[in-house]
Amino acid sequence: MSITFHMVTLAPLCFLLRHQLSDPAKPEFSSDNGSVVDRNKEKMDTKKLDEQKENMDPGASNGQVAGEPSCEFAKTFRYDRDSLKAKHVAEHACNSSTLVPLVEETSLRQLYGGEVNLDGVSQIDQHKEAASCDWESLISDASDLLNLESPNNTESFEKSVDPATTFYRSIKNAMQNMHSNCPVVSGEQVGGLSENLLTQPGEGCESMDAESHDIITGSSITDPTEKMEYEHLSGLYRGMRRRCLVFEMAGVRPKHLEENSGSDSSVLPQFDGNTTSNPQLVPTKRGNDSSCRVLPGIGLHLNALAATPKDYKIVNHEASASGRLLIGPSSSSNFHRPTSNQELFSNNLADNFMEREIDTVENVDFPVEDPCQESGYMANEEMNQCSPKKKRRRLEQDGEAEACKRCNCKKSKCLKLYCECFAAGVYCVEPCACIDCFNKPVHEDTVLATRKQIESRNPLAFAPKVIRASDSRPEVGEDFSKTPASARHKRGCNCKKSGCLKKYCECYQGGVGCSINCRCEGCKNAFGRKDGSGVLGTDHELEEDELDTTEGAVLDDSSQRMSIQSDFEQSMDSAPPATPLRTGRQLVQPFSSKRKPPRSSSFPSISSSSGFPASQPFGKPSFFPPPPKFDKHFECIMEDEVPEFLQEGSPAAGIKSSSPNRKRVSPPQRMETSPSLRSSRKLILRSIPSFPSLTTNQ
DNA sequence: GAGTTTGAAACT
DNA sequence: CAGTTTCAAACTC
Repeated sequence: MSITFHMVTLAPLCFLLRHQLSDPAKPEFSSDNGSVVDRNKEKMDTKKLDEQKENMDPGASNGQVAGEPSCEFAKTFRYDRDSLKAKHVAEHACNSSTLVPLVEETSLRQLYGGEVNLDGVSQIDQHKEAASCDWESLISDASDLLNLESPNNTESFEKSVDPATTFYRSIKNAMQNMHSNCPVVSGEQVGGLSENLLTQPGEGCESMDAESHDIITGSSITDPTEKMEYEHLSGLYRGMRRRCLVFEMAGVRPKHLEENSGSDSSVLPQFDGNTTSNPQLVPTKRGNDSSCRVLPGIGLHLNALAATPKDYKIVNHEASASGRLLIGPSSSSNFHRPTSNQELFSNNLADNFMEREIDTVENVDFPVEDPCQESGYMANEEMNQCSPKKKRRRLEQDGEAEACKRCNCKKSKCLKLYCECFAAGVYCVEPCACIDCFNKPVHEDTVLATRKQIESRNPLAFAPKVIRASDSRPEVGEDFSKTPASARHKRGCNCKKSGCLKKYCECYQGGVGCSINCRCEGCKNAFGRKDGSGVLGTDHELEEDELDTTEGAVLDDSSQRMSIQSDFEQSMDSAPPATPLRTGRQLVQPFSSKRKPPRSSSFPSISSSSGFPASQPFGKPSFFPPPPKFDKHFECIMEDEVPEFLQEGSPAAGIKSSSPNRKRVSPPQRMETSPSLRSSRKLILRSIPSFPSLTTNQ
C-alpha cells in the first residue's frame, strides 16, 4: 500500500524529475517525423501490453476501464523516458563505476535539484544498503493493487494518508529507492545486481534508469529496447500515467462510472462539478466528457502539492476555473517557448494529462469547484436526453457552452479540424453528438498522431486563430475589448457571402475585425473591416453598408451601435471570474520566433470572453454574436500566457497563478530568480524542461 | 427538426 | 498553388 501511495504522490515529482534530467539544450520532445507510423506501431505494442495487463488484472471489472490504466502504465514506461542524454549518462554509469558518483550526484541534483528540498536527500546514503528490489514485480504488483483496490479500501487508504506529510515522506522513500538502484552500478550494492544487469550492463542500467523514475511513477517496467523505441515520444505521454495512476489510486471511481463505461471506455477520473458541496471525490463518466474537465496549470497544481493541504485546495479551486481541457498547442503556452510545434503539442498534451492527473490527486482529498466541470457534469446528467442541438443551445444559453465545446461530427471522427473539439484541443465530451468519435481519451494515440499529422501540415493549425497586435497591447486596466479590431485573425477569413457579418466568418466569430490578411469579399465586419475602417463602437466609423439591412445586422443608429458595442464589451467583461481575459492581455507574451504567426505582430489575443450575457439589450438578436468560438481558445490562451505570478512575483500573483493554464508559461528564468516563489516553483512541472539550471538554486 | 448556406479544412 | 471536395457549424424555415 505504501508503494501505491508513493506512486501517487510522487507522480508529479517524477514528472519533474524527468524533465530535469532532460538536456535543456535539447528539445524537450522529439518532433521527429514519421511519428504517426511509429505511434501506430507503438500503439500496437501498447495494446499488447494492455492486453497483458488486463490479463494480469483480474480486478478489472471493466475491460476498458481497467485496461486503460494498465495501458497507461505500459505507456508510461515506454514514453516516460528521460532524455536520451540522461539515459546515456546512466548507461555510462553502468559501464563505468567511475562515473557513478557523478551520476548519482548529478542525477540526484538534477532530479531533485532545487525543486525538491527534501531531507530525504541526506538520508539516501544511509539507505543505499537497502536491498534492491525487484521493481518490476513490485510495480506490477502495485499497479495490480491499484486496479484491485476496492473502493472501500481506497477510501480507507485515502483517509489514512495525509497528503502533505505522506507526500513528503514518499519523496524521501522514492529517492531512497532510486539510490538503492544506482548503487548496484556503483558497486555499493553489488549483491543486489540482477542477473540482467550482469549480463546486460547497458540495458540493465537503462532499466534501472527507467526504474528509478518509473518506480516513482508506478510505471511498469518493460523491455529496454521498447523503451528506446518510444523514447522519442516520451513527451507525448508523459502525463498519462499519472492520470491513470492517480485515478487508480484514487480508487473512488463510482459505480456509475463503470456502468457508463460500456461504450465510453474511457475511465479517467472526472470530478463532479458538485464537488463544491460534496468534498468527496466524485469522478464522473469520462471519455466523452473529458474536455469539460478542468486542467489547471501544472505548475499550480504542483505548487499545490507542495503546499499545505489548505493551499492545495485553494489553488486547485482557482486553477479549475477555466475548465478547459487543452490537449494541443492551441494553448498559448506555445508561444512562450522556443520549441517546435510538435513539442508544443506534445508538451501541452502531456501537460494536460498531467494536469488532469494532478488535479485528480488533489481532489482525492480536496473538493474541486469548477464551473466547467460542473457544467460538463450537468451536461452529462441533464442533457443526455436532449438532442445535440438542444444541448448546444441550452448550454449556450446558459453561457456554459463556451466552457465546453461539443461537436456534431459525423464523418470526420472528430479527428479533423472540422471538429471543433478537436480543433480546440479538447476531447469530445458526452454532450457531443459526434458519431464514431475518436477524439476521446481512449484513442489518445490516434488523437495525438492525427494532431501531429495536422501540425506537420500546418504548424499553426492548433494555434490560436486570433492574435493581437503587440503594439495594441493595452495598458494595465485598459479594456482591450474596446478595441477588438486590434486583434486579428491569424490567417484571415475568406468569406464571400456572409459579409463577415455572420459566424461563418472566423474573424467575426472571433470577435475581431478583418485585416489585410483576409481575402473576404464585401467585408462588413462590425469589428473592423479589412480596409481598416470602422471598429464598431470605438470610432463610429460604421458606414452605410454596415448599417445596411444586410443579414439582419441592422443597426438603426450609432447609439444603438454603441449599445451593442457596450453589450459586447460587457460580454467581454462578463467573463467568468476565472477567465482572466484582461489580465491575460496585460500579460501576453510575444510569440516565440517559431510560433510567430504569419503577418502578425504576434500576441495571442483574447477577443472576448466566454460569457456573453444571455440577455440582449434590445430583445432581438444581437448584432454581436454570442461568445465567439475562439473565446474558449482565448481563455486558455490567456491563461496560459499569463505568467503574471512569474513576472511579478507578487503575493497577489500567487492567486492569479492559480489560473488553470498558467502552468505552461512559466518562464524558467523567472521562476529561478523569484525567491518568493520558490516553494511554488518547486513543482512547476511545466517549466522544468526548460529550466536552464536547476542546480543553481540548490 | 429538417434542410440550406457557408466557409474552413482537406484533398487532388 | 489553385481548384475541388468534404465537412460541420451557422443559419433559415
